[in-house]
Amino acid sequence: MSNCDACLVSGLSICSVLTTDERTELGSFGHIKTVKRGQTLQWEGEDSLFVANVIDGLLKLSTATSDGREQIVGLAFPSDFLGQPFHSRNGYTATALVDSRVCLFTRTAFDAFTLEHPELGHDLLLRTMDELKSARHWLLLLGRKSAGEKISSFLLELSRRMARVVENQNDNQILCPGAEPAPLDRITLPVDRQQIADILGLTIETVSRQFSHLRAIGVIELPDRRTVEILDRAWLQENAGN
Amino acid sequence: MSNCDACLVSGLSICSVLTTDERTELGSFGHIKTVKRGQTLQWEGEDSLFVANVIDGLLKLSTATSDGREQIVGLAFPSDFLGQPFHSRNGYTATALVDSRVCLFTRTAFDAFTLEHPELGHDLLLRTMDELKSARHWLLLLGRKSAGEKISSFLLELSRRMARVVENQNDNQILCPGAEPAPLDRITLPVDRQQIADILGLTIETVSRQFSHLRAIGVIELPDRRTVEILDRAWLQENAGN
DNA sequence: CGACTAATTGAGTCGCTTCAATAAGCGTGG
DNA sequence: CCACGCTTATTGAAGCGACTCAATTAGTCG
Repeated sequence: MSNCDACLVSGLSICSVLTTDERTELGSFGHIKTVKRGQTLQWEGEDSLFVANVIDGLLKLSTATSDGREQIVGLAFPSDFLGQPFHSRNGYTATALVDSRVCLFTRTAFDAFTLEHPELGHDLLLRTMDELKSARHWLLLLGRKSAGEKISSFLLELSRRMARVVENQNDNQILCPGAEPAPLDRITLPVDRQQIADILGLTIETVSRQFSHLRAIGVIELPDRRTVEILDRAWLQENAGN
Repeated sequence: MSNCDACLVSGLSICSVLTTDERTELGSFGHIKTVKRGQTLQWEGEDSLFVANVIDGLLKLSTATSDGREQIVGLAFPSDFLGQPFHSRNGYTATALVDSRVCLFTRTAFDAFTLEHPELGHDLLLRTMDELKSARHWLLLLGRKSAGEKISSFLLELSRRMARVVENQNDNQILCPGAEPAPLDRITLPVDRQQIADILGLTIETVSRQFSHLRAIGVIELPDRRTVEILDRAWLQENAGN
C-alpha cells in the first residue's frame, strides 16, 4: 500500500482526478516498485498483468524486429501512465533508462476500479488521445524528416518535456494545468547516443555527427556528453522541418 | 437526422455499445454528410468542430511539414471513428480518398453526450488505445524497416483490413466481435502509388520498383494498377521484418 | 482515337549507414 | 591522485539504398 498524500506526482498523474477517498481506495491496491536502470518492467506481447504510474525516473517504451532492430515509441516521464488497461497483452516493452519508481496496480483490479469511476476512464481517454497525437506527430518525423531536422525536433521536444519534469520537482504542490513552463536551455540528456538513435530512427554515428555539426555552427554547446546547451533556439525551430 | 437502424456500420461503429434508445438520441443530432474524393473534412490545427463515424468510403489522416512533405498517419475505413472529442483543435487533416459518407456530430454535443454515457467513453478509450497501438507499430516500420519490408508489411496489413470491410459489406448484421475474417489474396488498392509512398515514407518511384521486384520474383501479380494479387503470402510474412 | 494522368523504368546523385580507427569520459584500484 | 581499463562518443572512409531527375510506357476518359 502506497502513501498517496506524499506522492510526488499526485497532482499531475491520473490520480489527480480522484477525490481523496477514491485515491486512498485505489492506492490500497497499488504498491510502489523500484525499477533499476536497464531493468524491464514489461515485455511486448506478454500478458498485460500490471499498469502503473511513473513516480520518478524515466522509462523507454520500445518495439523491436525479430532480428534485433529497435524503435523507441515513447518515453515515460514522472506522472505518465504506463500499461494496457482493458487489454490482455502488452503493446510494447517498458525498460527503465535510469533508476525509477512506479506505482503499480494489477491490471484487472485497475480495470474494475476504472469501470466504477468513469472520471478515471475519462482521464485515461484524454491521456491516450494525447499520446496518439504525439505518436502521429512522430510518424511525420520518422517518415519525412532528414537527420538534421530529426535532431532539431528532438532537442526542442526534450527541452519542453524536461522543463515540465523540473517544474514539478521544484514545486509539486502548485499546479497550473495547461500552463507550459519555459523550455530549458540547458538539457541534461536522460538517454545515451544509441537511445537517441533508436528514438529518431538513425544510427549512433549520424546522431553524433549531427551534434558535432550543430556545435560547429554555434547552435548548441556540448559541455559534456550528457549535457546540451541550446544557444540558438530560433535556429532549431526554423530547421526542425515542421 | 440519420436513420441509425439502416446504418451500414451500426454493428461495428462506436454506436454499437449504445442501446437502441440511446442510439436514436445520439442520431438525432448527427447527420450524414457526403465527402467527395479529394475533399477535406477537417484540417490539422483548425478548430475541432465535428467528430464523425465513417459509414462508407475511405479517408486518409495526414500531417505535413510547412514545405509540403506529407505523411499519412492513418486510414479511416467504414465504422472507424474520426475526430478529436474533448479537444479544441484537429490533430490531423482528414481527406476522402474515394467518395465517402460519414455520420457527423458537432463535437461539443458529442462530448456532452459522451459524458452522460460512460459506456460510449469507454468504447472510445478502447478504440483510441487500438489506434495508438497501431501508430506505434507504424513507428517501427518508418524508423527501422527497409523499403522492401515496408511494402511487404503494407500489403499484409491492407489485406487484413480490407477483408474486414468486405466482410461487413457482405453481411453487416452477423457480427463476430474479435473474430478476424480470412485475409484477402486479391486486393483492390484503395490508394494510388503516391499515397502508398506517403503512408510508407517512401517515394513513388521506390514503391513502383518494389512492386515490380515482387512481381519479378513471383510473390505478387499486378493484373492492373489498382489490383494486387498475393501469390506467396508466406514470403511476405517472412520478409516483412517483424 | 487522342490527350491526359498515373505508373514504370533507367541513370546518376546524395544522405545515411557501415565498418574501422581514434578519442574522450568515467569508474576502479593501486 | 593518477594510471589503467572499459565503455561511450567522435571522426574518417567507403559503400549502398533510396532519392532525384528524366524519359518512356501504360492506363483512362472524354
